[in-house]
Amino acid sequence: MSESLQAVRGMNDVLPREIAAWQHLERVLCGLLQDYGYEELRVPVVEHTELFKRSIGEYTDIVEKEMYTFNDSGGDSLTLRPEATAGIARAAISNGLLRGARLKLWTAGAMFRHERPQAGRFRQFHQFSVEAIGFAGPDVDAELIALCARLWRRLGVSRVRLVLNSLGTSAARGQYRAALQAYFQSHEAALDADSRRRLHGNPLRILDSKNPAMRALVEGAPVLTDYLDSESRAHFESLRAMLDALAIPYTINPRLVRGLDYYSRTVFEWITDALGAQDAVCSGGRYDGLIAQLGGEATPAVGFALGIERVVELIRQAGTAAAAPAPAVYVIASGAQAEARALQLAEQLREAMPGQGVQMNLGGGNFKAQFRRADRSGACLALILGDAELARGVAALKPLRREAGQSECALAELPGRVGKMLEEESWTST
RNA sequence: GUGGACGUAGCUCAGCUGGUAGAGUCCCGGAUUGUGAUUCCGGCUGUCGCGGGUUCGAAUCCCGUCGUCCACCCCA
Repeated sequence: MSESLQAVRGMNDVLPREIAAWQHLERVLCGLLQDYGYEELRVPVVEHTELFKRSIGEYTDIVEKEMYTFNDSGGDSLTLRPEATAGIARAAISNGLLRGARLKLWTAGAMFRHERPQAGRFRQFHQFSVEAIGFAGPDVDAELIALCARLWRRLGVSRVRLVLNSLGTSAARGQYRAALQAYFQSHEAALDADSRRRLHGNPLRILDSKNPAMRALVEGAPVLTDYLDSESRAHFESLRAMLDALAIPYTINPRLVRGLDYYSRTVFEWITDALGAQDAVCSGGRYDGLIAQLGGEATPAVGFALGIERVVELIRQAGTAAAAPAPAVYVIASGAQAEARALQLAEQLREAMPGQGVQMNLGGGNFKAQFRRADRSGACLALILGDAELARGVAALKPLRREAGQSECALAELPGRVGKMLEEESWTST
């Protein structure tokens, strides 16, 4: 296979046999978002590089080494979006949507990060991004989480659980960061190479270390919760009370931090044990300071992003996506005149019974081949039109899902007769 | 960016310590000259990922490279 014909690494085709789960997720989620009063907003895939540097944070992994950044022919530095929240915040500002408004928005589409691909991780991947802008209280946080919980139920996905934390305001987090840095600095000799690297860049990430040797040290570290400002603490407490009242189970992980700088207060992650090393399927939190930071009027906000590929895999494992529906009728025709007439008949049937697949045999073939295709299509009924039938002004109808002989029907009466037979067939098959 | 495993027909794979490729499946045709399953018969497809080296001879051994997968890192 020639190298030039391969897809770009980490950017995958979604084949027809995989699409059912995607469409299932998209349908369920669109319906759910409508139920909760969220409106779709479509934002560009490309933004000014500056937007991501200022929102996600200049010293995060995403911005430092994972962005697809290029100069366009006008000399502007542009970037393929690595996530959608920044673009939505920008859209709210640049379209003048704020002015104290309360926005409930969602968007979906491709995101790009230049990472090494592995299970559940791709360079082009797809997210649903849901954002509530202009709401300060914990009630939105709770409702967004309830929306997710309902989504798992509607999808029949059970292997997910909720993890929560509060990061406090950025001021409180700054104090905590300093305390953490001091603590790890005093134990610098015991740190592994990764942790030493993080010590000055992002000491909060040391808490995430999977190295068992680091565990004891991390256990003894200062806890973020102790540094929360009283307002954040109250916000978090009432969020917890609301989740309890909604009977949504969660665990608190005081070491849950997010990889994007704009988060404050509530952060949450829905994680799974079914996807290998990539356990986050849906995660988000508050970003109360982001919009002001980008030059908009100060507006609190909260949102989450859901990884479509990862949830699709959970759906696949759960086996809850319906297969593509089989056509109701497969039209078999042989002979030039019969084929031309059959095309007309197929159109008539589609007119008479919208939503019930009518598949015309295309590309000819002998009767044996055409019947084989009809069988494989899963069609309920075969409509057969050969020269012999055409000469007598009839078509033959044969049920394919049970042992039965075929009958004939005058061409003029076809739509009614086919409808009646399909009703009978669905009746006998259930 | 780091590490490990693996690249042979459209797909799943076999091919032992070197002698220039095979099975199943899929697809097509026939038995059934106008009827789907099964069965039987026949047919189709490969620069053995790519490049180089060792050798009389490489799918097989060595080196490089590209790709896939998994893990680290990070995240959806």
